[in-house]
Amino acid sequence: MGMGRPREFDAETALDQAMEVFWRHGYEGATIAQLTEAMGINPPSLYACFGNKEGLLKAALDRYTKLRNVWMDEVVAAPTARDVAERMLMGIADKQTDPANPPGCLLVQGGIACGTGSESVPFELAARRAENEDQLRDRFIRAKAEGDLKESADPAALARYVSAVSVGMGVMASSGSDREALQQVASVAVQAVEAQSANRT
Amino acid sequence: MGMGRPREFDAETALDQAMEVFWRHGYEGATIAQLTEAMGINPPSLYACFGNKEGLLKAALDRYTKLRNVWMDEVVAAPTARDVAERMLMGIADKQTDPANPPGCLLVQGGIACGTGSESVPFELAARRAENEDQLRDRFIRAKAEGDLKESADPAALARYVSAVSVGMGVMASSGSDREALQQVASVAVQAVEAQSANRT
DNA sequence: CCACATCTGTAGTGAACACTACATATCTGG
DNA sequence: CCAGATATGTAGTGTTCACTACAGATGTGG
Repeated sequence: MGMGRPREFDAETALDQAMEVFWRHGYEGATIAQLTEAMGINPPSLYACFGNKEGLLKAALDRYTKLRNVWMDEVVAAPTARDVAERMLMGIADKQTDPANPPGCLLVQGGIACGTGSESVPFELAARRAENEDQLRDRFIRAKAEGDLKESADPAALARYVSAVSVGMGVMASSGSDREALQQVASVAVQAVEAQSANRT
Repeated sequence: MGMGRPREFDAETALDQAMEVFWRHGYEGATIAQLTEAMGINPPSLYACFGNKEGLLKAALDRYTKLRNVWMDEVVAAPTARDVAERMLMGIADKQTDPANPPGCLLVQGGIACGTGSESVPFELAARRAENEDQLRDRFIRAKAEGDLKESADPAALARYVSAVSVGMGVMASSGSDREALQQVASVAVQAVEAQSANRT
């Protein structure tokens, strides 16, 4: 038995295009027509490959978080908790204003509030954001064990805080804030982590 | 000439209901059917009173920001920049997890990303958020003039920072974070403002 | 009580949406 | 070269959307 006609488009390249559309317009704001046009395919190809619109979003999110995790590994490799926060927030200021991408963060732009039938999308995005927060928390737990953070420091609270600032910066970026403005926010935000750091002698 | 049949519903009460629907589902996620049902009126009454869906949103935003401004006046009345930040962020932790309202903030939930035909909505929300940021900035300028903030402090950057944390907290609240989690974020965030404060003797 | 103005409820309107039926094209295994 | 399997492009499907035409109801001024 034959294996059928081969696919004429590259799934990952198409996903990159779809990701950009979701990033710019959100899940509900993105239409199948926009997605198929950006991906250079017709609707039946999209549905055969990704199931439905939500399946396409999840595939795009998988790709987004995969790339992002590579970067997060570099972030948590910084020597101290303070440097982790700085590397993360300054990096976000750069990435979220990179003209090569839509402004902001797909995990925020994708959909904070959704209508009937898409209630699961905000949860999906929140779950992906939580993964990053967990990674930060683990890193801050280590920092505390290493004596890098004060005994009174709460690693989970610090991770939540850095995560919250990241999200806030994403919203600012999407509504027009430039790189310098985001860097100012990052710069101030880092000082809260510094305040939780043990004094170096 | 007669004055016509009088309106049978109260516009402000109806606006409160509409505000809640936009708050919970976002601008695009909210349907006219949901709005009219919540408001207890029929579509023609809605359109006669508010013009169209976007006009209804703007009226709801006017009402929301009006109530919010009363509270912001109390916030900036705090004696120091640090106390302003604490009062604001702790207050937000409370308000955004108040079961009397949908979680989060209407100025965020309303719509970060919108599709074709609603591109102006995210700008509208951003403009309203910017008003609060301006108010904070003015308050921090005063704090600096009073010697409450360090000479090296940047009031605009601090205002942007507090605003960014507020937005981040709003997204967290809408995705299920409880009051305690938000209070932890607020508590950490305040320390960055503290770090910019002059030492009290 | 009548002319006029405004509101209300019913019942739609056309447009845009996510999704798909179907015929055709292109591959593999035998 | 043929049979089975999968992809593709065209052209739709039914549903839901924001919005409205229209007729009847309810008010005011003369």
